[in-house]
Amino acid sequence: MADEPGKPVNATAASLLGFLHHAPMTGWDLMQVAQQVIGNFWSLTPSQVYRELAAMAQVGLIRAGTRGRRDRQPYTITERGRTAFAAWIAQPPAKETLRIPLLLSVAFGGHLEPTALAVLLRDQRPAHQQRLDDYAARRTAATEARPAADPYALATLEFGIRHEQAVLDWFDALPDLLPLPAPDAERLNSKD
Amino acid sequence: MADEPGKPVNATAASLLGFLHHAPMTGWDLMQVAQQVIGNFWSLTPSQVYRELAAMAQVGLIRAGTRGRRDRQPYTITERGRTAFAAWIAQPPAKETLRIPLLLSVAFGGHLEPTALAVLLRDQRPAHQQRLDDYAARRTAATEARPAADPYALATLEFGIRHEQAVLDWFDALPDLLPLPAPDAERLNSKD
DNA sequence: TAGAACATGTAACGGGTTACATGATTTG
DNA sequence: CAAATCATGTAACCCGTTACATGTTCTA
Repeated sequence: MADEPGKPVNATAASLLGFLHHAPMTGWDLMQVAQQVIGNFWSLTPSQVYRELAAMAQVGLIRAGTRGRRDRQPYTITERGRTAFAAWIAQPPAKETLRIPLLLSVAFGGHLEPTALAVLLRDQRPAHQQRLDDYAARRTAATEARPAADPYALATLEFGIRHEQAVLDWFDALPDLLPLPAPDAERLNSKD
Repeated sequence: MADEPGKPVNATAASLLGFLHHAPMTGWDLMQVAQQVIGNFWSLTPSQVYRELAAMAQVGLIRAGTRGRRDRQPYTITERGRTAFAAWIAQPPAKETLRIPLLLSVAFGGHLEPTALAVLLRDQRPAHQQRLDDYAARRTAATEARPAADPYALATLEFGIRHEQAVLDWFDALPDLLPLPAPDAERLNSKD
């Protein structure tokens, strides 16, 4: 409760504070919003959300409200929470961390049968196509919205679109780069 | 030392095993190679490398050799190590995790002064340009190499190039997406 | 009214990050 | 020979993940 600075919040906690600027929300609400708004470049799990909320309430960055139906526990951001958020966003962004297991599989692809690698790639591609389609649909919805959608969210959506498009282009370029068997529907079919 | 399967290795440890297939290496060597070959999509620190090596030696996946100069400690992969690696790479790749603090800054850009956001973006872009240039140079070197470079490494390099190119394109599209001040060399100059 | 989906958490583990310590070798 | 860099590691912390437990509301 003192006026001391307190230790800086981590990016995940700061994001929750960011969302709580708009309105009090429960862990569940925050999970949904975060998934939608930053989920494409910032993974987080329900466990994390609940733990960060408990920790932040403990140090007074947020305040728990009265429980509603289904034990829904709403949290409100405090002045100290706003201060902590402001301190966080004023910092230059940390360096990014990418961890893409698919690329490890490709990097060590020499240890796989060419057919196994081809199957693996064939299986992974649709998820990226799906994501790109989702992003594109959301962009369309956002640009047509009245009143206009949040431009900052739109900018991150734009990133997702370009990223997934790059991934798909890369998938399609792979046959020219790797020693893969000629794509043969029979042989690549997992049911054969 | 028993013949039991043992628990599966994690992706970071498996990658080290992958590199050790070629030749015995020290922690330092592995750090350099990993940085070069998978560093662009799989971050890892020296601490991790040394810890994983110690753990893998403990369970017999690798064997420590005799120390050389500067206490360099080489490790050799064992048969059990090869088995563990094979089991790892046979699995379908896990889902990717991206954590891009820059995008959090953009997503919450409404909490920053437009000028502050513009400065931040201006400061972040060059690092990506630099990376793209590095990748492109390495691709050139690799395609001209005799004998031909590892196609699998080339494929992951190609991913890096396309990813960074997409990031740069996104940077350049941002002025049309966000309420930023008109780029004015005087005002954006950090020295003013 | 039974089962599915909703909603909130806790506990434990694994692993990534940071900070620190130490000695060896090279370079000015 | 002093400083910089190379090289190896340890320890502690933080945080992300996974597994599990529990009660609630909706829907077939």
